[in-house]
Amino acid sequence: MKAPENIGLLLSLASAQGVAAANAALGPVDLTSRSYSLLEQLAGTDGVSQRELADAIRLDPSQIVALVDALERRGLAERRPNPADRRQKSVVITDPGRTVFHRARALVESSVDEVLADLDGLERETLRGLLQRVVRHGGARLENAR
Amino acid sequence: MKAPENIGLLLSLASAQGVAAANAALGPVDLTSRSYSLLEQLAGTDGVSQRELADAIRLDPSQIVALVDALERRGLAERRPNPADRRQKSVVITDPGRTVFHRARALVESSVDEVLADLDGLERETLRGLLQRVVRHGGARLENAR
DNA sequence: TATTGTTATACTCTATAACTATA
DNA sequence: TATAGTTATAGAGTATAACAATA
Repeated sequence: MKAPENIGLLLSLASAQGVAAANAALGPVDLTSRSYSLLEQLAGTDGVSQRELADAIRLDPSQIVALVDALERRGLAERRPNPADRRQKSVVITDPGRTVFHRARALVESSVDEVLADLDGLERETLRGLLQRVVRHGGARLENAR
Repeated sequence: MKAPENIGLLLSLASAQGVAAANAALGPVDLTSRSYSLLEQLAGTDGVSQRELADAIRLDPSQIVALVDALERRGLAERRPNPADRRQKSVVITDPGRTVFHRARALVESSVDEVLADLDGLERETLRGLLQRVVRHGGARLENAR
């Protein structure tokens, strides 16, 4: 099987492989690559607004609602009122949420290992760095467009 | 805007940016990143079965049907009987198809330029090479699973 | 007036199964 | 029995618009 030259196609194929592998790996903890990314964001802060979550994983705020709903229903996260700005809700990860996150992170890491099996550590860092620059550039363009 | 560390998320964000930019750029020729990839495959051969097209752009054969239908309706490609194996249809690009493809390719290339604006030529080649290895690995895994 | 979270809706993608005609 | 193309359908993901509460 010959890989395409078309870099746009390559990006979407690699992405699809990553998502599929992550979703398969996350089965045991009942998460998806989406809800995992959200939980990861929550694990890195204590209390974020849904708007900030939407910016962080580049999703429309309306799509965050259902994701937070699902985590909250399972007791993995909570919505708390934000006294400083009563329009906002501060989303926080719970202790059970943290436990699930640590297990999930191990699962995701081994799925990434699988997808990037042909790349060594240095190459993975190179890939990450290049992708970060692409994403940063795209994110900046979006901000300017507002 | 801070870019994530999570390499799976980075891949899907970069991919989404690429697809969105390509779709926007391809508006004038009424193609999508999908139908463009298909047309590109057709431009590179003279006569391919739909199964081969499905393998090339990693899509289910059932999804190829609608894409080829659309190209055929516009006179950009044709389905021809394959005398050697009458189950197969040989899909060929037409002359008008080739004209549209050349115009589309220029549009896609400038959209890629936009998305990868922060990477120089060498870095783009590095990115392409790394992604090809990821995709090749994933494709090989799928083949072994058959 | 603008922003946060929410609901609703329509549209595209994706995955799957089943059918036909050929091999 | 297996493969190529096709049809149908259900589910996931995406995009958009509108609304209430609050700033």
